[in-house]
Formats: sequence, C-alpha cells, structure tokens
Amino acid sequence: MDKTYNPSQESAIYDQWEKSGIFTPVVPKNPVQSRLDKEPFTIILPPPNANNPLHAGHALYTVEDTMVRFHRMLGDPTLWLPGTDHAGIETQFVFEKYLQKQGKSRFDYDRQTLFKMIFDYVNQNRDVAKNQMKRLGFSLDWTREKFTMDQDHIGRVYSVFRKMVDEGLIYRDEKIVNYCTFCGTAFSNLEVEHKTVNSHLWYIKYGPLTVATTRPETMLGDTAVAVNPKDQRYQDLVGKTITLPLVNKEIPVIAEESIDPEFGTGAVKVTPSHSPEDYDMAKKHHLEFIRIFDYDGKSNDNVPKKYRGFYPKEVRQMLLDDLQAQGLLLKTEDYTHEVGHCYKCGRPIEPITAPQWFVKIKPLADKAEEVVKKDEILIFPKRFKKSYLTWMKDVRDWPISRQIVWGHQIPVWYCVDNEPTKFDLTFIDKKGQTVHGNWFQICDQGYSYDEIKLGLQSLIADTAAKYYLSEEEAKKHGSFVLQETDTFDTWFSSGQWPYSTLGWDPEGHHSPDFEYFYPTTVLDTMWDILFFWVARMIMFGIYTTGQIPFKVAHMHSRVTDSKGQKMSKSKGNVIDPLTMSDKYGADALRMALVIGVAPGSDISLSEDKIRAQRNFVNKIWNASRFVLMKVEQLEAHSIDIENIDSNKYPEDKEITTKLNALIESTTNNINTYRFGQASEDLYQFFWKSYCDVYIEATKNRGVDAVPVLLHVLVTSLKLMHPFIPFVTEAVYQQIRPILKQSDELIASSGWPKN
RNA sequence: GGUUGUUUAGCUCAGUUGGUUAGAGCGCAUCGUUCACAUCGAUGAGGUCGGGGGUUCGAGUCCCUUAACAACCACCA
Repeated sequence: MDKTYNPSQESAIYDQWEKSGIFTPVVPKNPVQSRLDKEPFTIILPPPNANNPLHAGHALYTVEDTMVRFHRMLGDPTLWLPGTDHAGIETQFVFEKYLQKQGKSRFDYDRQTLFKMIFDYVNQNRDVAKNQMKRLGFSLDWTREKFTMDQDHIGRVYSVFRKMVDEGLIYRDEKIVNYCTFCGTAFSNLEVEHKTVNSHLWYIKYGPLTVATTRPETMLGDTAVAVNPKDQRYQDLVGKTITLPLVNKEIPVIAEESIDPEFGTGAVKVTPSHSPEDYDMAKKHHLEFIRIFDYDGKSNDNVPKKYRGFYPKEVRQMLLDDLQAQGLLLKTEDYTHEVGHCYKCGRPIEPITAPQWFVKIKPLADKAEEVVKKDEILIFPKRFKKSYLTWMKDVRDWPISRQIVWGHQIPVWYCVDNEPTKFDLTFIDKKGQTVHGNWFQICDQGYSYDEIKLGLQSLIADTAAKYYLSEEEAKKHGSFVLQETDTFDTWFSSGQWPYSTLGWDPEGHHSPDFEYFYPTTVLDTMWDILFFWVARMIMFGIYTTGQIPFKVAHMHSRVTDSKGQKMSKSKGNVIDPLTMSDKYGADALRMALVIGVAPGSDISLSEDKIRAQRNFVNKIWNASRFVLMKVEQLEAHSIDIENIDSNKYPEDKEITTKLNALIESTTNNINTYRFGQASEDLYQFFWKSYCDVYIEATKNRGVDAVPVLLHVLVTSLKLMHPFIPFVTEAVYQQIRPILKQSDELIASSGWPKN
C-alpha cells in the first residue's frame, strides 16, 4: 500500500461498482405483493438542469447517496433514479446568451430551428453532468436514466394536460399576468422578484378631482377612477363621469371598498389591463379593458398617435411633460415602493392582460395541504412545513404557458382558417423576412399555409378561439391547422417527474417499476424550490395517481463560501466540486459537505475544510495500513473477526463498547436525517478513539491484538461507507483476502449490528 | 406589510428529549522526525453561549422581551 491515499483510483472503483450491478435493483415478479411484504427504499434524483455543468450545490446529492448506500447495506431493495431536466426558460436564457455572442438572437430563427439548436446544445452538456456525478461516487441506477425531453415523459405530461382540460382544471383566459417584455414571456408569481424602488408619487388633475399614481404612463389605458364609498369628498361624483386628460375621454367614477381614503388623494386611477388590482376591480364593475402596451413592451394603437411606439419609461416622460405644460401635474412626491422584476433578466415586470393557460389550483392545493397537515408527507426540517402550509392556503391560479420554444409545446391545435381574425401570427418567410399579422392579412400577401407553418415563430390565439386536443381532431374541422406555440412552464413537466420516471401509464397499464417503487420514499432537495417543485409534485402526484409521490420531503440548504456568502460567479467565490475532487478526492469533498452541518442550515464550504477531510481520509488509509502490517506478522491465512473475545484487555473492551454505541447512534442519526451528527461522530471515533487511543495502546502488545483491531476497523469502514464510499472500498479490498467471511465489495456488505 | 431563521472560542460551525469542569475543524503557541500517517503526534492559550427578564434544585438548551443580521412570502394606488 502507498504511504498516502491516492484519490485517482476512485474512477476505477466506481466502474467496479457499476459493473457489479449493485446500483440496479431487481424488480420482483409480483411487484404489488412484494411491495406489501417489504417496501423498497426509493429516491428520484432531483434532475439537474441540462444547461450547465454541476456546481457545489449538486455535490449535495451526497446526502441522497448516503441514504441510498445506507439502505442498500441494510438489505432494503434500493433504487436511486437519475435524470436531467430540460429547464425551459433557464436553458433558453443560457442559449440566448450564447447566440448573442455570435451576434444572433432568437428572432432570427423559426421555432423548429431554434428548438433543434437548443436540443443539440443541451445534449452536449448532459454527458458532462453524468460523468461528474459518477466522479463524485453517486450510486445511481444508470440503466434507468431519464430526461424530461424523452418522448414517453412528454406523452404522459400531455395526457395529464388533456385530463385536466376535460375536468375543467385547466382553462384559457385573458388575465393580468406578469410579463417580461425582454424575455418575451409570462411568468408565475413565484418567478417575480420584488425590489424596493425609489420613485415618485405624481398628483394629476383628472377633471374635478386629483389622482395620485406611481405609474402615470398607464393613464392612457384608464377606464375609471375609484374612490371609497364612505369618502365624503367624492360622494357627489360617484356614478358620474369625468374627462380623462390628454385622451379627452369620459370615464366613470366608481365606489370601491378597498380604496384607502388616507392614501394620496383617496382617488385612484383604474387601468384594468396593466394592474392586477385594477383588473379585479374592472371585472367586478364591468369596466372596459384597454391594453396600451404590447408584448414587445411598446405602446400600441390604443393610445393617441403621438405616444405610439414607445417604451413605458419614454411614455411616462412625454406624459409628465405634457401634463406639466397644461398645468395638470399638481405635485410630485418622493415615494418608495416594491416593484416586481423578472427573476431572469432583472428588468421590471409589466403586468399585462394576455391570453394564457391556467391551472385551477384550489382543488389540487386543498388535497396537497391536507396530506402535509396530517403528516402523511413529512416535511423535514419542520419549519418548512409551516411555510408550505401558509403558501398552500392562499395560492393563486397557476399560469402554465410560457412564450418560449424550449419546452413541451402545449398539445392544442387551432384551425386558423375557420376564425381567420382570431390569430396573431409571426413567422419567417422563405426570404428570411419576419412577417406579422392575422390569417387574412397574411394570406392577402400571398403566403401559403406550408410556408407559414415552416417558418412559424409564434401564434397568439384569442381566448375565444376554438381549440382541439389533438391534431387529428383539428384536421376534421379545418384544413389549415397550427399548434399552439406556447410551451409549458418547466414545473408543469417536472412536477410529474416521480410517477413519470417510474412508468406510470395513463391507461392504467403501469410498469412493474411504478407498482413496486411508487410512492417513493424520500425527496431531497433545496428549500428554494419547495413551492416551485415539491408542492407541485405533491399536487400532481395526488391528482394523477391518487397517491402521494413521496413520504418524506427532506430540505437541505445552500452551499456558501467560507464567510457564509452565497457562491456566485460574479463574486468569484465559487468552489468547483470537480476541481476539488481531483485535488483532494471525492470523499474529502463529500465529507466536507456534511460534517457538522445542522439540518436545514447553510453549509459553509472552503478549501481548508476539504483539505481537513482529505487528511481524515488519509488517516483511514494509514490506520488500515498499520493494521495490515500487523496482520502480516501473523501466520494465519485468514482471521475470523465475527467471533472475537474483547474481554481480555481493558482497552479492547473500551473500544468495542464505544464501537457498539457508534453503530447505534449512526443508525439512528441517518434514520432521522442528522447526517452532520453522524459524520461528526464517525470522525471523532475513528481518529480519536481508534487511532490516537486504541491503536497506540495495542502497540506494546503482540499479535493477539489483531482480531479486535481488525474487527473495529472493518466495522467502522462499513459505518463510514455511505459518507466516504471510495476510501472505504479501497481499503476493504486490501483487507478482504484475509477475512474469513466477506462480501466482494464493501458497498454490498451488510450494515453492522450489535 | 407578513413569516421564518440566525446570533456559542480569532474564523467557520456542532451542541435531539434542560443535568456534572460548554465541543469540533481551521488558525495560533510550545515541544516532538525510532519503522501507520508531518495529509502526523503531545501539550496549551482562547468563550460572562447578542442584551434584559422569567420558569426550574439546575438553562447555550424552555418562556417573555429587546437589538442586530439574513432569508422567504406579498396584486395596494
């Protein structure tokens, strides 16, 4: 044996494991009955995004690997299923940056071409991530690897969509959505970041009254002014109309309870198409909706000519100038408030009415709330249970359509010729020109259906447009059929991941894998996607399969740098897991990520910490080297460590007593997700109790110390294996030949018992 | 605006059901190279466990209050 542990042998060890097939569980002939007899331990890997190599956060899959290896050693049938997520908007955003470097943009390509380009790009990355996971020792069953872009997954997502449409759980409506004009897509509330902005409150004279607003640019779309019904000042005006300045249009004054008389002037301008509150008000009072900003962010034909074709910021200034000139701008106050920004590009979100697909969330949320409330699904650490329940309680309908190409195209087809004015089409023609208009306008220019279909970029259908859930069905009703160009929110797809990866079948012909492994046991992920992903999986799981998708949702925390700061490229404080593995070994990195970390708290990682764990790994190596040296002094060919006498010497008794306590505490700690405590105890036991005290104590004894030395070593190797699989395996293979009874790999050997 | 979390040695953090002189890693000081390991060993310095109050025979651990920091949620002009 070398004088120090050499981590370069780790890849070879991984290959050995993979070839042995221990990562691949065998599904019994009668999965349903077998599951009742003995439930398997199953984890579906939270699929990493396909757009980037792994970062330190992914290295935390270590926690899952630890659980999986532990259960495998316990003898449980164990499955850890890998996969990758296409990560819709995330990936498209990364790809667009890449396009930008080449002087291109998404507008230069038709839908199909762009999709194909992203697909190729993503495929290059997928193998990188896979090899990285192997490098870190993750005992995943690669024979079952999945990708969210697999046809069978898409097929399942489509079938669930159709079922939800049929049952009225999905609807199409033109509502206020969070729209990013730069990214060109709508977002859910969760994807909006609220930032504090120093702005102004402008007081503008609206005929006989004055309104106070933070968004003067929307006044061109005002269709009412609202006041509190109890407000004495305005009682005479309620029910009457006033003239909207600059536009010179009559708009009503309405009474609305939610208006705070204390704020501003107590009179609020109402812009139903560009403000969520105003939208609700308008629905209630049957006001007119006038959308003045288009999806490209510019003002449209609904505003007076001089204001057309500008961005909100520009319109704002023009209006303020004009109001000032006419003496209608009475006052400007400093005002600080929260404004929604796009979580991807950081630009302000424009609330815009747009036709989108929505999930009616309440029926799903009610059940998802109940299972957690009743602890049928255990959320760990407990504090996340509370935030989950709070969120579930007043969750709003979920907009699931995204105006991007990278994702699952919504399986809905329109007959564009039947309702020619209801579709807003954009496509690139044969000459490479971008053409825009409705069906009539485009046909007038002489374009054919085939040319439009081939070059199609986007199709925006009126909410009243008739749609069909399959292409065949649509073709029965019209000859010019086009598919919806919106794609699903990624979480609509990944929310169905647990049952989809296991082979759930819409017709009920489920795969043996599904029957045996579903519901899964543990879902481990970072708390930042508790609502995005965990909550959606619970809702979908219950809705589609009638069962919860997993029994435990274990939330881990984020990896920070040595100062507790979030890692980011711009800060330059990222620690690359692969660089660290090459330098110090994967075991050292894994140990550094779990040791002494309290459940759910941030994990501060530093190279110093990894180096310290490398030293620990080396300590194991060298202690083993010492024991083997002692063994060589023996004449015996093999040693029986199953039946040892530890009562002869006090130090033997002491170490075996401690070892037995360690077996118990380690088992308990892993079972209760206290990995930080478990690894800490193992570290202390091995280095202090075993090496510094016990080994030293045996040095003045002869070979009669060997059986206990060996017994404690082998047992602690097994206990440490889930955390640091490589060194324990490497050492075990050195020791194995002299053991009387042994498994071929430590990875397949039994968990120690007292 | 609402909610949650954090505050323990110079640094990063453990400390589950309250119980003897409060722990680890790194860093620091002194010493030690005879054959497991200098990626090592021995010894040591260093903490009024954010502040205040309370419960208790006993509190870092439970309760109240306060301060600082962090994060999450949020359609008020």
